[in-house]
Amino acid sequence: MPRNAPSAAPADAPDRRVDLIRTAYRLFSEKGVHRVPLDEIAAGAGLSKGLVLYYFKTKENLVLATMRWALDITAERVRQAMSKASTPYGKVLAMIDGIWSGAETNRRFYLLYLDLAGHAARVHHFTELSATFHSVVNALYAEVIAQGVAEGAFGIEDPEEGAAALRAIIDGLFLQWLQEADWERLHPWYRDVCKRAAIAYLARTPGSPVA
Amino acid sequence: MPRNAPSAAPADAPDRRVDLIRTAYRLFSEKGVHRVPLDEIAAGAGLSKGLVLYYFKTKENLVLATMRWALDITAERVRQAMSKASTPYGKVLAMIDGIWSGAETNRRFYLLYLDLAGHAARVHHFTELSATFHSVVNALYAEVIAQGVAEGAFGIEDPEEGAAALRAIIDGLFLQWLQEADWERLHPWYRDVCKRAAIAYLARTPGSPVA
DNA sequence: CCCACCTGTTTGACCGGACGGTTAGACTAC
DNA sequence: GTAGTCTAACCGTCCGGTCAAACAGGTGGG
Repeated sequence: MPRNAPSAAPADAPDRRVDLIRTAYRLFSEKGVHRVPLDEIAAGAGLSKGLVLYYFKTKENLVLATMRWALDITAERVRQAMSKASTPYGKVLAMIDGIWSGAETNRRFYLLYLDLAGHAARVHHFTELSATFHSVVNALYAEVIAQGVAEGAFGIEDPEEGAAALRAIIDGLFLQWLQEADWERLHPWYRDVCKRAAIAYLARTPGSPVA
Repeated sequence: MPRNAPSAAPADAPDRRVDLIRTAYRLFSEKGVHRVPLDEIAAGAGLSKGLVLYYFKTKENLVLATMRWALDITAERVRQAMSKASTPYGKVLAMIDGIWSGAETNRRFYLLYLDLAGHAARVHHFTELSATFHSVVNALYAEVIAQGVAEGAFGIEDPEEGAAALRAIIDGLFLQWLQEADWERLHPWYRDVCKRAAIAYLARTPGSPVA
């Protein structure tokens, strides 16, 4: 059974799995999952197609693994960015800076994420992955919000709901940004809009006119 | 050239084009554009595959036409819903009610819209369609916001930016809702969250702490 | 020290099904 | 007869997946 972590693996042993996942990640986000044949991924990693099936039994498995990998490193990056700030507003702004880290990176991730969302609604295996990521991210957001509420900075009543709304602002802006023709140049503008909108939403004074 | 509106068309003449588009719309949203072969669309409409290519030269054309159709009727529906209200808050709430019109309808539309967004970022033909829809929708939002600002109800500074943020809240919540396993039951909850978040964002008192 | 031998890796050739698109011709209705 | 509509059969290609065989590198026995 070709599991990972071979007992006598030297540190410099190239891990084909990671090579393939990284190449797949790049190609999937460039062209969309269903428009990338296995041959192309293998060629991109300098390997033969047979090997892809050798490591990941099926294409679906490779897609799943690639998405999981992208989700993991992205969540970790955001977590890192947040940890550097301390005040509630500082944490939110740091988080948004961490999320809008760079045009290229963001585009890669969100295009793949769109594919995931589409799959999650239709194929059961992806639903699970999507749900996991969802709870990870929303927990992160809810934590920040809860802290801000506790310190009296935010006027949110339900942290769960606040997390959903905050995330909606971020995801929704990304969705618009992705479809811009000159996305590279507009990246900073969308990031700033995101910050202002997030603050505006969170900072409403308690008791404002909510239907 | 098989254009629409034949000169001597009786009112009861079945329009194959619309039949096909409607069937395609249903199937595309159920399974995703690239997982629906032309045979299936034709069969679903009770016609032969050849006819699909006869009317829409290529599959891409059919996809384009289907998306345009879905975009049109959706925008029109929202426009109708908005027109019934008069006050700024009333208009926003009516708009959101119009958008979150029903679980089934919303799911159909947004799943197809996800496909469009993915295509728009990669295939030029779809970019145009996406841009058109984008400006139509944002203009609608900006109008509502501008009116609310003029009447002193909203604390938004830039209506363009406000429209983008408002739309982000809506789209972002839909994106989350789509991935819920029990989306049917959660539809009302997301709609209410959407209303509260929209109002909270729009109603912030001018001069609140914006970075 | 060399040679079988095994286990995990890698490749290239190949298969079969799916699917977009083509075409020849039938069937209208005027 | 002619122009528009419609079908069924067909084609070529793409692509996920299979398979037999080659190729390491390590291990143990002689």
